[in-house]
Amino acid sequence: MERKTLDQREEMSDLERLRHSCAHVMAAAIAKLWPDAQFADGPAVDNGFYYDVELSHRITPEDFPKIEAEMKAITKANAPFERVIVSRAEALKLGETGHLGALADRSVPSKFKLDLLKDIPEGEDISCYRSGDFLDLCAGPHVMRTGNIRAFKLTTVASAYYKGDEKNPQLQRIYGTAFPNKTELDAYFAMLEEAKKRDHRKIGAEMGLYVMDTEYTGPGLPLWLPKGAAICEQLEKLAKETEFAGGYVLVKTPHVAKEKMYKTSGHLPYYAESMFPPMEVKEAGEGTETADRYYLKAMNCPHHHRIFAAEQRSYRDLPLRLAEYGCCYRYEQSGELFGLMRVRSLNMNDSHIYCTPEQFAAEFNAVNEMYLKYFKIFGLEKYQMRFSTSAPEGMGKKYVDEPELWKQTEDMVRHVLKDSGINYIEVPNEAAFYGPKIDVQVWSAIGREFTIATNQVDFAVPKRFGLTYRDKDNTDKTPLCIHRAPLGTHERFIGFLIEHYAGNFPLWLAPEQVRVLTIGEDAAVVEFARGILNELRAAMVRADADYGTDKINGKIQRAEQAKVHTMLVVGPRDVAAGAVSVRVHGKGNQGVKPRAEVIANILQAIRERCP
RNA sequence: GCCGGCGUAGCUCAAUCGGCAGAGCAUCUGAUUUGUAAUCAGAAGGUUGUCGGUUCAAGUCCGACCGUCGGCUCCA
Repeated sequence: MERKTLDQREEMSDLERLRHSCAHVMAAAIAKLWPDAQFADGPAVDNGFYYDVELSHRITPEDFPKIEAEMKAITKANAPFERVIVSRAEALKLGETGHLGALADRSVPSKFKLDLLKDIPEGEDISCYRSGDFLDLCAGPHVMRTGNIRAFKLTTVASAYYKGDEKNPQLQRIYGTAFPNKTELDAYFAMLEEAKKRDHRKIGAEMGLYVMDTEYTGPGLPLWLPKGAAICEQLEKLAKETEFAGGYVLVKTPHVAKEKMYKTSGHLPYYAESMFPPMEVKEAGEGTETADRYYLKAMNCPHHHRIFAAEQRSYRDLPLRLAEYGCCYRYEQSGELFGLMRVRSLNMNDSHIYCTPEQFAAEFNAVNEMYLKYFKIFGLEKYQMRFSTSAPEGMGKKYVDEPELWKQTEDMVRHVLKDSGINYIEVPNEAAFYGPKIDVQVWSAIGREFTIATNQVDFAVPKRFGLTYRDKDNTDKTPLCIHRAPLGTHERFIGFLIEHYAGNFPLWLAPEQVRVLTIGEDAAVVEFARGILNELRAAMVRADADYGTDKINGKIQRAEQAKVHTMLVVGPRDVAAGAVSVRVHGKGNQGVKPRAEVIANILQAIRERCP
């Protein structure tokens, strides 16, 4: 974990202060129940706090009431949080006697606290906080007294590696949350319950959008059902229209490639563990036998690079924008799979733009504008643009060893961002190995953060593939490449949209756009309904009809539950009038209108992609 | 991949201390001619995730595996 600077600590909000203080109270309660507890870090986080602890006893949610009761007693005692500045020698002694993160001296040292002590730079104050008998190494700040903590609750227990490193021991991480008062605490849990109802895994199953056939297809390999596939199709159509207008050209590439492809790109061996294992293919020949390894493609870029290389390129051909809805396969670790958000087969809204340095700013900016255009269509407002740059310590290891090029391209991107007035944060040491990137971060219903779109600069891989264009001065030059996926992947983007809309898709995206519901079984009514259905389908509207013998209430109930966007109710009265009664999902009865007008309105709303 | 929780009909969930595996919805069959959120009746549906163990007896206890959920690590 990054050490917070003094300034950042000063900025800690009242709520963070409260939560971090509550973490101390929880630690004190655990120390009382299990004196051998060894505490590591216990910060405030987005929705509460946690404390990492090593403990022989395996804490389960059944222990929570017991811990919470101890916490209650501590807050009731209302002891002050006292800040104690100690010398390094004193701190070491407290650690050696096991008194850091503990109620008293112990026979074993506070090993994690001693380790954390090493991270405090010489010359910086070493502060401890005492609340009642509990003493902890801590930078603070805290609330005044334990009694200031009035509303708290433990939520889950999980495991976490010490300092987030796989090689370190796993600790028990106990999560809790705290709020200024009980009303806000209750409201938070009510909100969580609501969020769970938006979970794309739940809605995806209810609406019949996709299934994970883990037994036959495999984990992380979704089967898109007709209704989910319909959404994929609409996204793809949107992307193709937008890209066509933006001067992109479509290409198509196979799902497998020889080992040489990924050796050249640099993905092998570094990316190998994220790829499906290779297939050995033997070709028997006349007295010879050749063997090749083929890999399922984990990304489209190498294929596109080879398309660039397939023809002679002049500066007059640039920028060249190759686009493809390419299906890639990544062998994500089993514990990382998460519904549609993290899968092993992914359809990327991919493109690679090859350009000269002079063209770069305009191209990069056009990509950003494309993002914003999409976000407007989807009414996406809560996102964070994240500009990831390199760091000197990673040069030649995590990043290709071209410090000058890094600086140049990072400056180029920074300028584009500043000039376009886009709001963003800059994060050092998070770039791709081939260049800086901009990711768009969003949050799932249950609060998990995801990259939904990405825009990356690549000044390294085209060189590895020997890509060149003939410039004005009659010399061969290597193009810059922009990798971009504004709609990310179908899987993640649709997972996100399900939660964003809570399954209530706008008309243009709704899996079932229209359902015609008949009243009675009168032949004239059914014929009238069928006429409307046929007209809608001829116009590519995803429409269906319910001619069954149920009462209209039953038909409406089922259509509403299926989240059908528009219901057209027709009965004998409507046949006579040449009209239909319109009902919109979640909005109720919209009244009777002439048939032609209703159909025209539907087609217009779809064409304009009304929100 | 690691730590922990969970796995009963298509779905949501019952089944007391280890003692005959059940309900609602959905499905199927029949009846019902219906105007804005559920018409009635009947039928069918299971090697309790898989494999092994303990026991007179296992959905229930133990172990391994598979899957999934919450995190960690990682990432579009």
